[in-house]
Amino acid sequence: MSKRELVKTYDPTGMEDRIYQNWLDRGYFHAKVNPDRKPFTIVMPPPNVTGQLHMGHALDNTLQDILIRWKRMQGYEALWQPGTDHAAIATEVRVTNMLKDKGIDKHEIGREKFLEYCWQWKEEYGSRIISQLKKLGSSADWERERFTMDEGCSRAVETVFCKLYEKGWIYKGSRIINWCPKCQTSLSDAEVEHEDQDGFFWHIRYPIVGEEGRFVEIATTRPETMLGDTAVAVAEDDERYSDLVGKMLELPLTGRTIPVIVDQHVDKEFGTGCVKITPAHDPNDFEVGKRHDLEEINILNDDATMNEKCGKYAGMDRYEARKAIVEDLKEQGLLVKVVPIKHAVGTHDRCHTTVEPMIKPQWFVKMDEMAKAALDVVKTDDLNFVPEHFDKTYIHWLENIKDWCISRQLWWGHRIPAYYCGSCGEMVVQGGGAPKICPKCGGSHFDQDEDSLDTWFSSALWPFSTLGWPDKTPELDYFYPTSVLVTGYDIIFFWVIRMVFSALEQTGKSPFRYVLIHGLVRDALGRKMSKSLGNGIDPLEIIDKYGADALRLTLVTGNAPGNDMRFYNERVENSRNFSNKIWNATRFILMNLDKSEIPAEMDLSRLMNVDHWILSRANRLAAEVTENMEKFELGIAVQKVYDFLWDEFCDWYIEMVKPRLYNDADETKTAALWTLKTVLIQALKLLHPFMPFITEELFLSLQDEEESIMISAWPQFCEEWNFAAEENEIGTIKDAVRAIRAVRTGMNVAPARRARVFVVSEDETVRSIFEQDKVFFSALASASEVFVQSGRSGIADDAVSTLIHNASIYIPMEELVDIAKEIERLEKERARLTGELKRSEGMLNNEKFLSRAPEAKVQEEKEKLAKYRKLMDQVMERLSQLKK
RNA sequence: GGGAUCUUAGCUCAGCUGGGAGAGCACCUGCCUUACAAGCAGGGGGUCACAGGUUCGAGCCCUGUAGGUCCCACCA
Repeated sequence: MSKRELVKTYDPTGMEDRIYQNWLDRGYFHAKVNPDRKPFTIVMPPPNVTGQLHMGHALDNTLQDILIRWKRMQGYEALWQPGTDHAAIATEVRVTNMLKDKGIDKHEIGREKFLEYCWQWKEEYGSRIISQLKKLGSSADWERERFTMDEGCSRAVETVFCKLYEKGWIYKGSRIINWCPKCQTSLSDAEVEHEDQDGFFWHIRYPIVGEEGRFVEIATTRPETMLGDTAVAVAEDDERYSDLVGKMLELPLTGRTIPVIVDQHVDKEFGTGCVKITPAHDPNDFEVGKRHDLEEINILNDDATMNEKCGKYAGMDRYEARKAIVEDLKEQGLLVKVVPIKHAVGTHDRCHTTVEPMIKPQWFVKMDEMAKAALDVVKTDDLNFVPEHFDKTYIHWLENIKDWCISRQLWWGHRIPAYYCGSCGEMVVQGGGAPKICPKCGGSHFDQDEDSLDTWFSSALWPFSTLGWPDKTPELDYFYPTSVLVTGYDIIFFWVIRMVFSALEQTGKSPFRYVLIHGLVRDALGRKMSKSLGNGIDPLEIIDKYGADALRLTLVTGNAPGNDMRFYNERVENSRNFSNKIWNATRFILMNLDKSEIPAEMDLSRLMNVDHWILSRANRLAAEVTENMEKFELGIAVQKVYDFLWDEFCDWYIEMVKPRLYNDADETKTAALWTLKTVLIQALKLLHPFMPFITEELFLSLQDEEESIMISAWPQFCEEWNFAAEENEIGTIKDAVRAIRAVRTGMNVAPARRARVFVVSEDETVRSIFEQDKVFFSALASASEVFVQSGRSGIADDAVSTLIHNASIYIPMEELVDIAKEIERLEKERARLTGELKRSEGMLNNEKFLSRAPEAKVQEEKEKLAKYRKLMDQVMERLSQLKK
């Protein structure tokens, strides 16, 4: 027997690391293919290698760890597959800046050297986020840690790329794409954010060729793009302009002429009804241009300065050029007016630079077929969002999806496996490196495509690439498809959707059955935590100060799936206080256990009614918590454990049982000790997924039979522990005690407001206790809930007696009773009971209710009705008594 | 423009098959009672945004209104 001594106040410092190391040493996190068990799998959303743990990670990983620990305790082979993401652009930007600080230019050192720096950076910082996740208590299988650019994942990427290419679902084409002039790369639609900005509508005249003094007026928010105009479009049925269609316009400042065309894109109600068409710099215009076979004139360099086609404006930044062009138009009298407007401007979600639509040769994934499959799967039971309504977001996005631009003009990432023959230019797409011989001309020199892949291309394969795909591994066979994906709603488009369609295409299965969506962690004022605002709260600081358990509890309590939450210290303090509470409860039990031996097995008939009560409560708690967990109601689940431990176990049971513990002669002492220990252990187990460290520490101090709580069995509801009658009995005694305490406080506080307690009891023993204290019995408003039905157990009576004694209730019978007041209250009670009776009778007379409600509910209602009737009788009796 | 979501105590939020309005913090009162003052006991405080509807019964379901938040969107 080596019961640990616990210090007086809970202090997580040092304890958590020690426990975590122990778990690691024992290999508890490692999951193996095990045909005797059912698998339960979660893939961790891979954090960026360069990342630092923030509250979003803390929440995301806490939720996953809760599910994993719970399922592991339930006997599943629970795999939490971890890893990191290379985060193409994020890392590339950081490494580039780091080099810049050293005075090194990325382009001067070249691709290979740059990548060396990237790998070095990855080696240096890649483990940081992992060790931070460990501080949180994450029980991921670190032996299986992966990286999106490791050998296996890279092979998966190449395989998928080639398969899709062969199917014709990946293609290279010159299309209009989003271009970030700062990062100098193309972007997918998902990476473009639309920000409302203040801007202007410039109304400009384009002279009609051959008709002196006649103009067409167009309006634009981006005047500089006029240099690339190749037409002006009007609506087909717009009579104002029907005579102009086919005529030529003089494009100011350029000396070019452009035609007036008709296109469906134009809304004649909007603006002037004339739209300048710039196929090379506007996605709509690009489409118009395709329909009318217009010339595409690119007027921009990659850094968004005007290019050589722009005459005097060449070399200017796009905004300088805008100013200059407006000035020149004004001088020429072609500027009609300038109207201020607010409009949505596309910006790069990373650097917030205004994105420029450009035509560039890029690689795309054809989306229509795969999107369709991904839509189908959510309509069946194969993919479920929690909360459910997020499937609408998912569906809406998929229904409007466009081809996915996957090429990036970056170096850090998976290079596109396309090779071009040095002699004839023939393109070969294949995995495993460059081809030896050109199939077309026999040439032997190949250059690989310079572009790399969107970082999400590799993360889209994460649920199966980490398990060994494209090989047929036992792990893949056993752990895939995964069980649950946990992620924030902000990442559904980027990641969830792409994982689903990739998995369906490559493996034929939905990558996970459930997607548990959580919200954002905001600051105390409800603002998004951000670097620029400086309002971020560092989870590691919270862990240092309050412990990882307190942080985890805070993140999961009082929050419904999918909802944002505010984070502030008072909430963490409360969590920490709860830790301290259970710490001390355990300490109390240990103090008492030290002095006596208790049997491992207990004959339940030797327990007192209070013991049965708390045992029964703990039993139902297990059932309820499990049910909530199964529905992913983690916040509700942990709230129930919290309430049980603090309120029922600590504030009631421990207090009720103290007289027995302090009396060595009491033969029921052992029963009390056994119950204390057993119930506490049960509650600790239910709490363990949420607060792994403290529960482990307390569990180990309470018993020597098991080596760790994290591999102990999850509690299940059992019939032997079910004591409904005792739950009822103690419940009513609690009510009685509470009422009596209220009287006491009422007397102390304001004697003038002296109250009385009326307890309805059919039981002589209980009645006598109350009567000794001159509390008399009747039915009355404030005490109508106090309905002591039984008091058969000696121990319950003892507890009541003790509590009442402590409550110091003295209400002398001689006290003059204010009959009038009492009658008034009785009348109120009668009214209330009348209402209750009506309600209850209404329900019981309702055929729908009788036929559809569960039997227990009906029974309960019948009991209620009987109770109300009885109370009503008593009220009426007392009333007539008083009125006499 | 389309869609989602929210409105419950002074504050932050739970309340998920319709039947008791709740928690934490804050506030008031009394307690350092030998597990815990990071605590104990008690208390005040809510027309569950508003208006209709369905129902024996609505915070919960339906319709509408108002206000907030978020997402999507090519209106030049």
